[in-house]
Amino acid sequence: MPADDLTQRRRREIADAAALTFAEQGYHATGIADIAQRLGIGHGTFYRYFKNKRDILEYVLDEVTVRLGEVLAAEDPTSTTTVEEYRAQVERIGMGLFELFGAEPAIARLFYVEGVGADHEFSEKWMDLQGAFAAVTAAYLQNGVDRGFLPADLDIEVTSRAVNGMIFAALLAVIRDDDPAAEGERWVAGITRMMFGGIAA
Amino acid sequence: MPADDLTQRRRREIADAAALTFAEQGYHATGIADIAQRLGIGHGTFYRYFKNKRDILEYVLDEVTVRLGEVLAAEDPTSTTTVEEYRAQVERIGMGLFELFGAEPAIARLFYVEGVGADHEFSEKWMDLQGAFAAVTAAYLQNGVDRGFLPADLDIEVTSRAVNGMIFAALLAVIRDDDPAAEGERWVAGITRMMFGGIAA
Amino acid sequence: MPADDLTQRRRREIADAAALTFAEQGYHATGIADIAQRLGIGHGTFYRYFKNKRDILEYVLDEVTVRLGEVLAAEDPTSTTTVEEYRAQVERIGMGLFELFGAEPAIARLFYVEGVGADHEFSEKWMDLQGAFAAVTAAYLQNGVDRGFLPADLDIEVTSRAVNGMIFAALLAVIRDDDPAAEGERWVAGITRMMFGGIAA
Amino acid sequence: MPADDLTQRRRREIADAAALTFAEQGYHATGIADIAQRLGIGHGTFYRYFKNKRDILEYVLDEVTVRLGEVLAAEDPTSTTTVEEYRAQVERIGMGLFELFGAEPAIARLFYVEGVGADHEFSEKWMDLQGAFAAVTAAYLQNGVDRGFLPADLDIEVTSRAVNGMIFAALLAVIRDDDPAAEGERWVAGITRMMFGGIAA
DNA sequence: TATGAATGAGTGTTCATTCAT
DNA sequence: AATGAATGAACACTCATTCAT
Repeated sequence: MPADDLTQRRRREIADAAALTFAEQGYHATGIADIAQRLGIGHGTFYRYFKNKRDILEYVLDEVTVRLGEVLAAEDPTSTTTVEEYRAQVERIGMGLFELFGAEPAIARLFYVEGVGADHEFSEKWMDLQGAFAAVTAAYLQNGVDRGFLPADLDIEVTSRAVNGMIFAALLAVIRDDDPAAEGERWVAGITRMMFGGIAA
Repeated sequence: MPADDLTQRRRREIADAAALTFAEQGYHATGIADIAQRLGIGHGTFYRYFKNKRDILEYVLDEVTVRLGEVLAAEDPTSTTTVEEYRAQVERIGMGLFELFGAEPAIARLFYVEGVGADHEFSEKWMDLQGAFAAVTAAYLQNGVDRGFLPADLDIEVTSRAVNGMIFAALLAVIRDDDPAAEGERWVAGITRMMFGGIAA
Repeated sequence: MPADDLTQRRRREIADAAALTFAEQGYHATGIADIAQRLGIGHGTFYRYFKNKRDILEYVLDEVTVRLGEVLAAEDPTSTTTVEEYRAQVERIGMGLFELFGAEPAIARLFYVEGVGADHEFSEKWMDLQGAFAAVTAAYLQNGVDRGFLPADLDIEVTSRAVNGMIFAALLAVIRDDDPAAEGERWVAGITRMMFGGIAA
Repeated sequence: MPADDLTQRRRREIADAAALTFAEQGYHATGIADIAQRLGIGHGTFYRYFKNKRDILEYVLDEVTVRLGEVLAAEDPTSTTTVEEYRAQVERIGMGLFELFGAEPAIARLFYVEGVGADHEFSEKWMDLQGAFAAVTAAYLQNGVDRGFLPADLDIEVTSRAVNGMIFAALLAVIRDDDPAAEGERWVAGITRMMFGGIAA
């Protein structure tokens, strides 16, 4: 399907431009014309690839969701049998996330800041999405409990969301930093330390 | 100043109604008329108390900032000398925050969701604010390091932001829960467990 | 009628302040609140003395009309019997006008500039008023024709309006000049020269 | 430039409709919707051609200014050497002006009445413009003085403004008359008679 | 009588979306 | 398929006017 391919490429181009512009100016402050101008196309053309303005935000955020999913799916939640293995796994996942968003800070900013309150319906969806990510994290924790290398009384739901909350904070910091790579490493170290021993030890 | 008092009360009334409506419908989807209608006042009256639509958002968010500050300032960062004391302090602060936002989930939702991307300029301010809160948290950690009950090599900047990230996740969960009080307690337990021992032990 | 007197004084005060503000900022750009503030009164008070915003414009302009009428009525159109007498009369009238408006340039500005297009209905009235003034001027010219010291074939209607047009131009110049008195004299000289001999002789 | 041409034509159409409506109802009483309705276009279309409401007033008045300038520039101020030639020239200029405005009385009305006080900033501009026109008239008088066919002691500044004042009065009368052409001729006769001999001779 | 808080009609302007070319 | 001219719904904001105190 070459036609479909072309369409997909065009969608991607437009989505990228839109994401960049949304991240720079904010969702509501961005006009369709701004996006079109950035690409050097007529703004009517936009509507040949996306149903409306909201549609593109949804597309971009779905894309991010997929990519996030890919990073998380690169690891198998049930593959670890010891704390050490899990810790190493957490570090890999963390580095993966920071690489993903470090490479495209605009996407991260859009996903975690500019897009959040763009639209009330979307806010709801976004919060649901946080739940979905928590579920993935929860799967890792559940594996630890099942395998016995994490305590049986661990509050998995709360803990998984707490871990994601730390990651959220990390991303916010990483994308604003001049050296995202180094900052990412600091955060991986800080978060794993917290997770596997707390701050006191 | 009775006139000033009346003005302040009116501002508070309008701000409350605005916060509620923003939280329910989103900032951009809310019209000044919606806020006025909720109060049963003419929409022109709004402008006697606030300069414009953005002004009220800023007012509400500044108010939240102040209240958050009050919760944090209720404790003295340098008053603890042992891990146990600090842990108790963290629990008190946590409960305070969940009480604050549990009582007014709309405010929390506005502050952490609907308001975030309302306006690009505000997004920036919001991110700066997260830094300010992190600085407060950092003061507690610094005290621990200085007193010797937290390790000297603790990455205070990263850890303080990570803690705040957990709190953020907690608030998101608490305000969506049917029983905010119970949920809050779960979170305090979960977060302190993570902080003071990690998930593994 | 002391009450009436007080009311009249108050109306005058408000009208003066309004005229000043209209002249400074323009009719539409001036709010009732601006006028009230200038007087240090509540803006609700305004409505105790004038029906509405338009009413005050009308009042001010009627007042000017009356005063203009007084200047013109100070002379008797039928009293002159020779060109020399008429010329002297014209000079007196001219000086009177320049004194009137030179003393209150704001009134002149309001009457001839800011107020002109304030309101379509008023534009019409204003143009009619020009006709009324022309009629007064015409009476002088008619006297000259009747007495024989002005030519019988003089186009009185056109000429009277033309004379008024010169006066209009004069006022515009006089009120913008640093030394209205001197400027006024120049204009009286210029206009009478034009009238009684043309520019060529 | 066909695109540009189309744009220019559209601007002209809209400007014409606007001028007509301004002249009929007054500047402030005219809404953008009124102008659009007159043209049978959507009122959003207006903003594709003009930045805002004030912009179109400025455009129309600048256009009038240019056209007035063309009428005045059709003659060469230095080309006349005798009073007779100058008088003929004045008659030609006068007829040109009356033709210009007689053909489009709405424009004249807008320029000399409805637009004058539309906006305080514009009032200022308008008064400056009167000065500019006076300067043109002054050039003709100066030529007469230089050539010796006008007296050396003529107050050129005052006289030029006085002449323009007569023209102003003339236009006001001509555009309100049922037969503008005939009325124009009367005025040319009346004004030239005044200028070249005064009313008495 | 004076006030100023409250009001809401009115309007300029924006911009997502459509559709004829 | 691409365009951009046209559109009008939607909304923030102003301010003349009213009226309870």
